[in-house]
Amino acid sequence: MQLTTPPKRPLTLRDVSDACGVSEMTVSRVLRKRGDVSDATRDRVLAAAKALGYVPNQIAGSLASQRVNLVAVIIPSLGNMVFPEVLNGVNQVLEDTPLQPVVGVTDYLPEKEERVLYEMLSWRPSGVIIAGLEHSEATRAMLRNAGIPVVEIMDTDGKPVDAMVGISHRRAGREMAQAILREGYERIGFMGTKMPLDHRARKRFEGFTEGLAKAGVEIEDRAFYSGGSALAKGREMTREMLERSPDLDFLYYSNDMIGAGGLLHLLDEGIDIPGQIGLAGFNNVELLQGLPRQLATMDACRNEIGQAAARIILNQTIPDPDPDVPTQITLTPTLSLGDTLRRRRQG
Amino acid sequence: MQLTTPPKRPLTLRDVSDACGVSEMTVSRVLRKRGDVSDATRDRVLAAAKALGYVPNQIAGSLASQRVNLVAVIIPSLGNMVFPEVLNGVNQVLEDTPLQPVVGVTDYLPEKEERVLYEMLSWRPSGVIIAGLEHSEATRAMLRNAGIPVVEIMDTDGKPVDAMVGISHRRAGREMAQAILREGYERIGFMGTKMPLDHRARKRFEGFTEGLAKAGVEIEDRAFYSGGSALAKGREMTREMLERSPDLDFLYYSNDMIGAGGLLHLLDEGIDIPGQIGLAGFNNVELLQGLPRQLATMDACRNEIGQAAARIILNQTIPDPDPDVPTQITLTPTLSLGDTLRRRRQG
DNA sequence: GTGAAAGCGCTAACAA
DNA sequence: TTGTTAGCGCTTTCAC
Repeated sequence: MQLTTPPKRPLTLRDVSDACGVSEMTVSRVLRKRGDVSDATRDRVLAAAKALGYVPNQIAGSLASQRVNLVAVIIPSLGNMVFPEVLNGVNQVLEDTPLQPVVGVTDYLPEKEERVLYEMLSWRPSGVIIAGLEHSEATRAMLRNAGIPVVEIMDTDGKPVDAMVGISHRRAGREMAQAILREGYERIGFMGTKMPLDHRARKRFEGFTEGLAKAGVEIEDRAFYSGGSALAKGREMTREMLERSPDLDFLYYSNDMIGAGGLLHLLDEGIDIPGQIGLAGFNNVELLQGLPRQLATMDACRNEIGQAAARIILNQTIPDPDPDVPTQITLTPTLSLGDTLRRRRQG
Repeated sequence: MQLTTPPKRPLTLRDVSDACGVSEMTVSRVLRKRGDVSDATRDRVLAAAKALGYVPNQIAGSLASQRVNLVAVIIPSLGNMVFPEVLNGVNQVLEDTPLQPVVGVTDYLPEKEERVLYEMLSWRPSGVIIAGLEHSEATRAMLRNAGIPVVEIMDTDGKPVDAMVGISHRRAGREMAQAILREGYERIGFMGTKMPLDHRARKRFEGFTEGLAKAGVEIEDRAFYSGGSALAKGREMTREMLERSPDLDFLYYSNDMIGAGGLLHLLDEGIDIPGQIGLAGFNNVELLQGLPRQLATMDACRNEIGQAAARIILNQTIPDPDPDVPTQITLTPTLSLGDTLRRRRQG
């Protein structure tokens, strides 16, 4: 039931004040649950605000209080599965706090990252969570000068502007290499995204080749793609690679989706997995549970990263920050062997 | 190279004004590219702003100008694939405009929708794009009284508060029913999410049963799930359903992911698709291209919906809106038969 | 427990 | 082309 006709001009504190005969100041106090207000006045104010359908103006509030309860979260993409999970972690922690995440997407483009950060900073957020350690000089300067907590996430192979939460992708690649060699595979192919700008994928690849090199092994074939359905690409690239290099006994994919494509192709061909060819991906995407075989993979601690980052920001916005909350966190990804990296030893 | 030490207090227009000896007003004009400013002054201002690393304060700007270039986009989930694609559509259209989308997530909970909308409205955005036509009375009241353009998206089976862009899910369900019957299938099972709150899935289901009913056909078995990996759930539910009802000759899934799970299960069992059993899903998710068979499905025009919604908002924020931009748009989803709904006629 | 005054950093409107 | 003045709607601070 409408008590009044819909207002053309947004309502102000003043309107509520008029409606209930209480000063603006007191109305403000009631609405923010601050300071002491008698129950009677509080009830009158609340009733009036509700009846009018008053929605406070945060713009004015933030300007006056010099506080903005927004946390800028800047990520490369929403299509990647990885990032929505990070956001969930952030949300879980900020859920019952005054802080609110605001998401910006960069499409893996440094210039866009710069623009997005600039726009978000112009709202004077209480903190920034940003993916990756690699940024343009301008971006880094903005982060340094913002005067607010900054958490760089996902990756810990590098030097952060301020705080940092993630995993070492280099090490993840290296450990995967070791796991593969341990099982006796030695003719190894790699498939991944074209990654001039996906630094995490690049570091994994570098760690991987490094890990192989230590055992005197080199990648025998490699292929990169961009765009298109990852599953379809995985199929296609795998077919092509095996035509080119039929002797490969292991395929390492830079993510689970193309890995799954490869898996489906090999199953179609009736190839023995993991006997004849072993497979591994990266990310441990839940989405893929239910495939005919469980792909070997490594999880990237996505949710945990989001949570930890949010906690760091949160800690810095409260009256006296707990000095025990660490600001440089390296998480350890777990390797799942699944059904594609457990070779029955040959001999 | 830093020209100054990092400021502890954020810089103001005043600082730039002082630094270049030009009035605040003129600095403001330069930074907003408004009004006539001589090239000489502009260059001086720009140089000073850049050297200082000045980032304008939108909070103050918006309060003064009574304009906020934000568009609230309220969706149920980011994990659903569907919504990131809608967001992409929105982004594409707003990319080169002053408007900026801000995303809020409701987790399919009406109370959370209410909270999220309230918080977003408190930033006085220029428009709202919100998923669905079903909202709490309070939510609807806020939308009505906000005094800004509101576009309800995804669904057109109902009455919008203001503008609306989507498809008719009821009709989509009905058309799928017809397509299935046309191929001669008649013993039909349904699997979907528990959908007390997913109104689109519910409407599809209703349209579907309605479409069957017209031909005197009834669903023979049904099952609902919630949570977990959709692919795995699809496998499991399909197995269970076929144990229970071995005579089914068609399975309709409320989304492609569980449909894909079902598909994989049937292939494992060596069941002839689409001869013995036909399959269909919904959404036409690109992700799944590359499966052994292409699942019959219907696309939900996700990107287009985002684009159209953004255009409606955009049109209302410009000086004189084009009256020819329609505000109630019903898109037509296309049916893809794929490889799982093309039965060789039996007889 | 309540109210009055001042001002947050910017821009609209007007004056020069 | 440039500058001045007066707020935007709220909160801070201080007085009562």
